[in-house]
Formats: sequence, structure tokens, C-alpha cells
Amino acid sequence: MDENEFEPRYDHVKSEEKIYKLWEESGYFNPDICAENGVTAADAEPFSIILPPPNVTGELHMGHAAMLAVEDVMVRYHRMNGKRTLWVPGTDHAAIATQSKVEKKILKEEKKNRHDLGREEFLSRVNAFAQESHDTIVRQIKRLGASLDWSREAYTLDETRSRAVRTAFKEMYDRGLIERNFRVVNWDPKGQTVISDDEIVYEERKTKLYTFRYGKILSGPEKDKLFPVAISTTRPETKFGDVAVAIHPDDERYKKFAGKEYDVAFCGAALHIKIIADQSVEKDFGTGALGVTPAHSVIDGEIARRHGLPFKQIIDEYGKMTVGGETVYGKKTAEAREAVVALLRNANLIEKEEEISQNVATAERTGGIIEPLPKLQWFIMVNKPFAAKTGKRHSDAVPAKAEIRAFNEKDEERTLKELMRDAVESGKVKILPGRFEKIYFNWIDNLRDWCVSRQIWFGHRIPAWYKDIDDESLLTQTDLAKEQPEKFYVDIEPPEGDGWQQDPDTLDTWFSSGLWPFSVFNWPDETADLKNYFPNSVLETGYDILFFWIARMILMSTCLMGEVPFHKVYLHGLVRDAKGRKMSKSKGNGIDPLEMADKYGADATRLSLIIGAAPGNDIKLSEDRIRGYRNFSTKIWNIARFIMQNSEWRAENGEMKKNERHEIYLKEFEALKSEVTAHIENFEFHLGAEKMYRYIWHTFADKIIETEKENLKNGTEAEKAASYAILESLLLGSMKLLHPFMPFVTEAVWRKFRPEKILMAEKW
RNA sequence: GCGUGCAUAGCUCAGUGGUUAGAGCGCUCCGUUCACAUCGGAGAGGUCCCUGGUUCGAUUCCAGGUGCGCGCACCA
Repeated sequence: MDENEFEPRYDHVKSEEKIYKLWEESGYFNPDICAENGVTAADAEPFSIILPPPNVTGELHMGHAAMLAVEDVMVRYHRMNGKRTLWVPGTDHAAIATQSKVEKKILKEEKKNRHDLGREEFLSRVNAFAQESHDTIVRQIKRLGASLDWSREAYTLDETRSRAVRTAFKEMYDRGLIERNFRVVNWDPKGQTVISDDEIVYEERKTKLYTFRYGKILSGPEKDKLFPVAISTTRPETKFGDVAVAIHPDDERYKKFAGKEYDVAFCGAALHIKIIADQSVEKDFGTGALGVTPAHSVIDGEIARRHGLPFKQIIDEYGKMTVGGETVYGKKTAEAREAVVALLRNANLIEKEEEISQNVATAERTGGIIEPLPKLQWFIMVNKPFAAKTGKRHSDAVPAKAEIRAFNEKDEERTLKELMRDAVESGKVKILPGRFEKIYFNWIDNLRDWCVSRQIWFGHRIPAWYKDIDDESLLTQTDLAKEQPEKFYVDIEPPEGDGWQQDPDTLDTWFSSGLWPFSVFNWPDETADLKNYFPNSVLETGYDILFFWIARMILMSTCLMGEVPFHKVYLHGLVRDAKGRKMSKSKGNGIDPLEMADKYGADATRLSLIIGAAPGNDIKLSEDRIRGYRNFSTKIWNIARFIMQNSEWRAENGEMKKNERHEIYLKEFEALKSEVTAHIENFEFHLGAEKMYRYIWHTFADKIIETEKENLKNGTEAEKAASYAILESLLLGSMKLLHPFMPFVTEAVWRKFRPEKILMAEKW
């Protein structure tokens, strides 16, 4: 590029590629290099953001582009403001999401499942896919101009992060915050794994509510009489697993039955039913009596636990019946339901059938209908009080690698739930827009223990080893009384000696994501980065992962670091299509950010995601908008071109001879600068960007340039020099203020006028 | 059920206790020896959802209503 020549047309793609290279070569994405070269003071205040690591499941979408645009605005602004600014890149292995993607691919292409390949071969396939996705994603992030410090790139599944995961697991286990428990969990028959409460998506469906009686009493004084209480259910097939009928303690209708036990017939099987009183029963729902199926309902499981009732599993991992006569046994639950209803109907036991709508729990990733099953799984105990400093560790024989420093000055007994609540309630974490704090508290209040084990292969293997138990019993054991802990060895490295087997399960992907704000700085090592950049200044992400991720980071950080993970959370909206639907590949309604960047430039794509998007509000994006902002970057280019064409009037001593008119321009500009600065500081990026847009186009180009144009043509030499000087000054000033929003075109223009300097590293 | 967001131009959305409420796209008319046709100029287009309150003044703040959306819980 000839420095003084402006091509009449601005070639976005060519220019943007060149400029990103220029930035990368300057090294200024790295705060250490900024400090070495005097761009920032070595002791300047730090500003740090971690990039929410994109999943290595494929490619970036518009949501990622929005996130990158907003974060890059903050990062570039603070860097120009002289802060030691660090933005750490990385990717997330995304356990279930990635594994199921590869499984689908292999099934389609080779007609094989993961078991056909074996654990090792399958994992090498997933890793290859992950690597490929990673490379694509990194290329795409760069294409959009994100000023990330690539020398610090991390991956949730790399060795450093894996060590952090094992360390965290061990520390929490030792403090009793991680337990292996037998509970009714959310089983996804399609994905063949347990999932957490947050990975459930409820779908409203119409279904039938049946009111009926089990059948005849089989023994005792009331033999051959009908069971005295009718119950209501939407899932009659599960009633083979019933062990009790629960009623409300104050229910006059049923009080008299409380404590009685019956042997009763049900569809050819025999049930032993105890009638119990429990506060959790709604008197007004159905008959007011609830058939308790401990093994196949989370709520019933809890009731059973309270009353010491047995868990009777009658549905297997594939959602098939393991009991019943020939019309039921081995059938899927939906078919079995029909069969059971038919049997009940024939026996004239059904009293009522009514249509109701209910929320069906489905798995977020696979869409499978959740089948609650009792299983032995690892849980993070959010309601269990612990004392960070003096509290007991149950493996004190093994020295702590990283001491838990939980989030309280006094060494009080606190629960993780309380720590999570305190972090936000105390104001140590501020969530923007503020309304999300309420949503956060609401979620916290309803939080149950977090099931962290998954029966999939891709992910962090649980760092627990067993001796003298075979895998089969690990998965099927249902005996509550059996003491578990003594049989485990939980540590960061495998135990010595023979005969140890590692738990076959892996961890929920959000376990490692939860550590991200400090694991990226190589925790548990006490690194300089950890000291400088943790807690992070800001965490920026979409509001859809407030619970999945933000809450988990707060949990992990307050527990393990004794500190909040970040001071501010800024939530952006979701990017939707012109009809308001969430953009997704399967719907085919997505606008590809890279395609837009190629067509209209990364600058225009970014600006379209910032202007018109109020914090936390969804963005409806259309290609027209992006095209509109492409026109803006062309406009900027032509403004600069015009000014450059008059550069013969540049005064030799560089001094600006201002007149009254020019004073007004400068005053106006100063006002603009302080407004834009305030907007960025207040996370009102859309306002800052829009003001720059209006100023550059409708004030600077339409009014100021048009006025000075006259002077440049017909003025005296001094007038021409003055006009040129003011135009150049306002142009370069504007380029600075616009740079965080449109980094490429502003840098390109800057290079024409100040080729010896890089705009990115200029003072704000 | 609890909570929460939105309602502004034809469309998609910003914004504001005070003169004339803005952007992108779309629409009408005019313009190309001009930095810019990826453009410029001019213009049409608004009951700022309804009702009430606070106020000198409300599209903006408050309450209620209507419509649409979202989160959580329940879901036998």
C-alpha cells in the first residue's frame, strides 16, 4: 500500500487481513510486550477478561461474533487507556456436545457406535475432530479482529487445565463437598448418561391424567376388597414401582389410613403399599393421594428417603420395562403405558381420564425424554456446611496441593449455596443489567446438589480409583447402607500399586468451565498472571449461560480461591433472526458471521451487533443492517481520502492556527469524547457507537468538511493550512474514539496519516 | 403459581421528564466533470399500546389493564 495514496474503493477483506497481521506482529495483544515497549506503564492498573471459550463442536455463529465484538470494545478501550490489558483466549472441550456430534458422524459414515470402536480409538477420533474445530474457530476469531493474547491460549482439556480439574476435585472431595451418592437422577436414555438439572429442557405437551385404583387387596382382614384409595398419575406404567401412597397429614378423607400397609394386586403383579402422611402432598391435586414411585421420580425418591421406603427399579437404562406380564415386560415406557391402561380398563379400575398439559423433561443435547433412575453418582453438595480452614478433611494423610480458602473472613461453617448468594448479594460481583441478579437469586434458592458425573468418554476422567470392585457393581450398586468412601482413592495422580481401577465416568463439562477464570492462569500454581489478573475485571457473555457457567464459576472460585472470580458480569442478548427465532444451523436461519465479514467487512459485522442492541436485550439481525454499516466504513474511507488529498496544505511546523469556528469544532469534539468514554465505562456500548456514527457522518462529513471544503478551495494559504489542520486533527481523533468499535478501518486510515504508529496502542 | 422483559416510523430496533423523538432497511422526487452512486440533496411516514396517577410539563416515572416473550418452580 502506497502510504499516501488512497484506493478509491476500500477493500475490506484485504485490508482487514493485513491489519490483523500487523497487530499480531506488534505483539501488543500481550500486556507484557505493551509494558516492555512503554505502551503501558509496568505498574499500570490491570484490566482482564477471559474469553468465554467456544465449544470445539464446529464453527462460530453470530452469538460468538456478538460476544467478540463487545469484549473487543472493552479490551481495546482499556488498552488505549493505559491499563495492563489482558484478554485470554481458549476453547472448551464441551464433553457431551462434542462427543454426541462425533458419535452421530461416525454412525452416519461408518455405521458404528462408540463401543464398536472402543474407548481409546473413539477418543482419538473425538480429539481429532476437536482439533480441527479448534483451528477453524481460532481462524474465525482472528478474522473478526479480536485482540486476544494468543500466547496465553488455553483449552479446558489440556494438561494444565486437567491438573486444575483434578486438584479442584480432590480439594472439594477432601472437604466433603463432593460425595458419591445413590439418588434418583436425570437419566437420558438417548445419550446413555446422567445429566444435571440445568441440562433439562421442558417441553409442554398434552397428556392424560388417569385416576384409578391399584386393584384388590391380596391378604389380611380386607382381603379381596378394592384398595381403599384412588390415585392419579400420568404414568401408570411406573406404578409397578410403587411402594407407598402418600397423603397430606391433615387430609380428613385419608387420615385414618395413615400407617396402614397392604399387599395389593396391580396388573398381574403384587405390590406392597404403605400409606404415609407427608407435607409435600397437595390435597387438591387429583384425588389428593399420591402413588409413591421412589425409583422413577425425583420427588418420590425424596419422600421415600424421608420415610425409609425401598427403591424399586422397574425401568432400565434404555427406558424399557423390567417387570410386568407379556404385554408390558421389555416394552418401552410409552407402549407399556397403553398396555397398563388397557389392563386397568378391562379390570374396571379406572375412575377418570382427563386431558392435562404437562412439562416433559427432555435432554438439552440429545432431545431424549428424561427417565428418572436411581443411580450412584458424584455430587457437589451445595447445601452441606463446611469450614474452610479448620474443617475436617477426610484424607489428611495426603497433603493438600491447594488449600481451600473459601469466601468468608471468619472460619464459619457455610454452604456453597450461601457462598454463591453472598458473592452477588454483597456486591462483590455486580451483574449487569441488574435484573439478572434477581434471576440469579431465584435460581440459587432452588438449587439442588449438582450431579457432576457423566457416563460418557470425552472429558475429564473422574480422579477416583477403586480396588476390588468391578465396574459393573460401580454402576449398578443400589445399596444405601454400604459405606462407600473407604473404598476410594481420590487424588491428583493415580495411586501406586496394582489392582486399582479408575472410575469410568467423566465430569460434567461445566466443572472445568467453572475453574476457567483461574485455571487459565495455571492454578494451582501461584503464577504471576494469577496474581495480576485474577479476579478478572469483567466477565462478558450471553444471559443464556448465567446458571450453567457464571453461577458455577462463582461456586468454584469462592470455594477454592476464597475470592469472587470477577467483579462485573455484563450480559448481552441472544442474536436472533429477522423473525425472532434463535439462530441455529438446524433451522437454517443463521447468518454466518464469517460470510458477512467477507461480504461487508468484519467492522460492519461487529458494528451491526453493537448498535441497536441494548444490554441484555436480544438482537434481531438482518443482512441489511450489516450492509448499512459497510456503507459507513466506506464513508469513513472517503472522508480520509478527501482530507489526504488536501494534505499539501499540511503546515510544516505542524502548528494549528485555529479560528473561532475551529474552536467550536474542538469543543464539540471534546464533548463527544467524554460522552463516548462515559458510555463505554457504563457498558452502554450501543450508545457510544451510535454517537460516533452520527458524529462522523452527520457532523464531521456533512457539516464540518462541507464548510471547510470552501476554504480549502478558495481560502488564503493560511486559511487552507488551518482548515487542513483542523480536519486532520478531528479525523484522527475520531479514528481513536471509533477504534474499539471498528478497529480495522480506523487503523487503515490511521496508517495513511501516521504510518510510524499503531492506532491500537495510541493513548485514548 | 413466583419472577422478569418488551410494546416507539411500513419492517427491525435505539433513545428521552422539556423546543423539531432517532438509526438501518424500505418508499417518493432530484442529482454523477464534486472525497464518496457502497453516494449526495430534498421529502413522505409517529395517538411513542390503553387507562389512571405524580408533575408546571409524561412517550419517558408510578399503578392498573391488554398483548407478546422469557426464566424458575409445580407438573401425582
